[in-house]
Amino acid sequence: MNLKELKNWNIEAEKEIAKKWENSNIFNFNPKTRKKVYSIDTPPPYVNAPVHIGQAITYCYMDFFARYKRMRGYEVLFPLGLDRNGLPIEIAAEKKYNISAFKMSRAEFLDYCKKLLNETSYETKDTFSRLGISFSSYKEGGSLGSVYLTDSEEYRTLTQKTFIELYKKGLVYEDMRITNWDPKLQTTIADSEIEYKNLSSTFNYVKWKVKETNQEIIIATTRPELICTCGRVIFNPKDKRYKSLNGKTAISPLFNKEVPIKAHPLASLEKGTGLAMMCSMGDLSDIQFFRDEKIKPLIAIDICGEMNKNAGFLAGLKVREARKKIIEELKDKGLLEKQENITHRTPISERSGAEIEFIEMPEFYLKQLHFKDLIKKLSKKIKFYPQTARKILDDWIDSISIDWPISRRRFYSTEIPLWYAYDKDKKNKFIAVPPSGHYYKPWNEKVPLNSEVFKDHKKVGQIKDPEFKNLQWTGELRVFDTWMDSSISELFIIKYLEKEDFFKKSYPVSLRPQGKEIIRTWLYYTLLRGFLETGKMPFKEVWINQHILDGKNRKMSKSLGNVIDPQYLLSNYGAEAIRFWSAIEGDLSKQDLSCSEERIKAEQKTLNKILNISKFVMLFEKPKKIDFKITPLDKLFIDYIEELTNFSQREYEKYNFYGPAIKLRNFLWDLFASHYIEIVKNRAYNQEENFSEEECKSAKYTLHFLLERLLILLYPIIPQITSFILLEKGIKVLDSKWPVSKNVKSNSTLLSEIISFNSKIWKEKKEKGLSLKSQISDIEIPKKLKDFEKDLKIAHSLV
RNA sequence: GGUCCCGUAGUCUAGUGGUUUACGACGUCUCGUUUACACCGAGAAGAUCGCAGGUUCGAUUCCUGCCGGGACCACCA
Repeated sequence: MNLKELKNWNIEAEKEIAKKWENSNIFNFNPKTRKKVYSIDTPPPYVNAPVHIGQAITYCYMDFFARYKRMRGYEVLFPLGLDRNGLPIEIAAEKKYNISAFKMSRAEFLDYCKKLLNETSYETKDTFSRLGISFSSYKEGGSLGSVYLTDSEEYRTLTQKTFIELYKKGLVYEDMRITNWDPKLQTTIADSEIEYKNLSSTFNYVKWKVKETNQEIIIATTRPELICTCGRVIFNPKDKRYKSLNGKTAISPLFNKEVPIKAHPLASLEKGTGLAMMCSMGDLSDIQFFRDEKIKPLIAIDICGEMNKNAGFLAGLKVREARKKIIEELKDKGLLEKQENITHRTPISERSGAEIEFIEMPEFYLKQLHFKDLIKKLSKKIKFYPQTARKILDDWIDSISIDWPISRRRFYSTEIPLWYAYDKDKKNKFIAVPPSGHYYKPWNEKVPLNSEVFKDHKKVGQIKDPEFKNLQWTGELRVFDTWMDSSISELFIIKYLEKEDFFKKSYPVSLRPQGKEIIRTWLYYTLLRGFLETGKMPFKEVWINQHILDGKNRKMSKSLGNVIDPQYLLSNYGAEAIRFWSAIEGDLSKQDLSCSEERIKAEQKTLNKILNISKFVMLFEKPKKIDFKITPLDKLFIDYIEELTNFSQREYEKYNFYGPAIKLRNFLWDLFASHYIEIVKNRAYNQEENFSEEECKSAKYTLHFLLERLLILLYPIIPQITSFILLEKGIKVLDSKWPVSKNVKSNSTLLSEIISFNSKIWKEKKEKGLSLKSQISDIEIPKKLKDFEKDLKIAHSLV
């Protein structure tokens, strides 16, 4: 393939280049480098679904950054991670093989998950390769910059390693607490995994009694089945109606339990009757209330979502059935005054869609409350692009009110590496903590003999000690929240605890690029974990991207059927069109991008324009030496692109590729092609020898100079076409440095003067029905343009 | 409910720390082969710059309110 034969920039040409890059090692990371390291902690996409157009575009942006930084002289660490952990895989396996994790052995279920993962195609990698993403490598392996899998032994070992150390430092503890329980997946989930939906429900006005006065009070509730767990009846301190009730005792209907009545600002004057029953598991605010008021919660729902013995006559029923039953019962006994239909914001598990229940379970917690102020303070050192994204993080940190529950009762995730045993009379519980450095599966492995034994967070000996050796050790069954793995991605890619020298040199990582919707999870948790490991913040800069929307500005979703497949765009319009479009359409860190096929298609034209200009310029030989004077016209355009170089550099440094892309595009179409080339054509050909040899050389030199510079400035955005053309010109842009530009200011008045002069002539010729070549008389060249008189006269055949 | 962002031609966007014809792209229409390019060139139509009010000599730009869209957070017993 060469430039002359290429009529249009096309997909076949791209494929050839992309394939070459994928299989080469030109972007490999050199650990022995003397250059400064620039590292990108990329967000690993899930492998069980094809790459979404949003991911595809954000990776294009990361590639802009990586290629630019290479030109700026950095050794760039730009690894591809593939996420294979956690619930999405389990859910996909259950669906695909029509199985349930709870109806087979654990080993069997994990085999199904692995089977699914093995069958997962490598479409992900292929999409990235076709887009021309310059990952350090496309091969899996252990070296710096290789493709990594989040379920690999190495990765899981690091997760366990960090956990073991945190455990020994006393930063992890197990506690019996009310947690967010997903009854469908049968696991605890974190606050950040809850979403809210407005569901319709019924507000039931229930009759209670006051013990002291025997008067009747009405309390409205959406969860009558929880009356048995009510720990407090509250009313607003400003509510005059109930002032007399303060300190008295309410008697619950059907259960006849005594519940204190107190004023509390959480109660609203307008809602229901103004009296509220606080139950130990109604919703998150109830949990908060019980924590704050130090009331011992009473649990009435078990882990399967069934009522337990605390619920008296409701025991054994599912929550919904219990609700129905108690309403009937209340009606029968005349204890239900009325019912109202309302919509209720209901907490839903993000993963399964099940309604969250609040259940007391023993779970592991990682301490975070102690550190949140410090993390907030330290995070000020991180530069945010855009700056406004920092607020999302700050708001989230402010709202954290409990430690991070890190254990999950699921399967395809990193195992919690602990074993337990009791002494003979079952009085003492011992915990075995293995030495860090291996990947442990406690559910399937015997306790390692070199483990340390802890009791109440204190080390009491070793497994080999005679008192512990013969105890019955059982392995932990729970796994980690997958954010425990994800939150050390930056540590993993720079070989934390593995290549200490390199790690020290490379921490903090240069850039974390990610979506704004996972600021409170991935970003926050990474800051926490990085801080706990190193005492420092893990990133220098964070780049937050917005969303890719469909052409009608709607969020893409499967249910709307408006999802755009990057493979479809690739095979129809090609990578370079997509990349250029995504740069010129807007700044993804500042606004959502609306994905329009029409406009992507339109950028194919720009690519062809570049191709054709290059073909034209390369008709002329580039002067080897500058042994001629550059004409004023040529200087004018050279100054312009020098200024553009400065501008692009300044903006690229701020991760703004939009501003430069637009300006470079305009230069290409509206200055270079339409005006410079049109004027200078004659001088470059110089067939009639109207110009001196020196003037002709100046034109040829300038044509090449402008083209080369334009291509180099565009290279980070559209690397395939630019590197291809530059190579034909003998320039290896992949190894090239960013151009050092002269700090000049171009004369924009003069430039626009030229543009309007040209337009004037073209218009006049058209009006007179003349062809553009034909001569025209009585045109006066403006004084300002006197320097360019000869060029203009000959270009327009002025006589 | 709190905090914040946005509203410019059919579509997408720039912009103005105040005032002449409001930048550009896609699309539409007209005309045209011009020694790189018809995936081209020249040109045209298309916007009361969300609505209302205020400040001002003057507002798309500043202020207030409203309407519409979006994001995040909190909360609804």
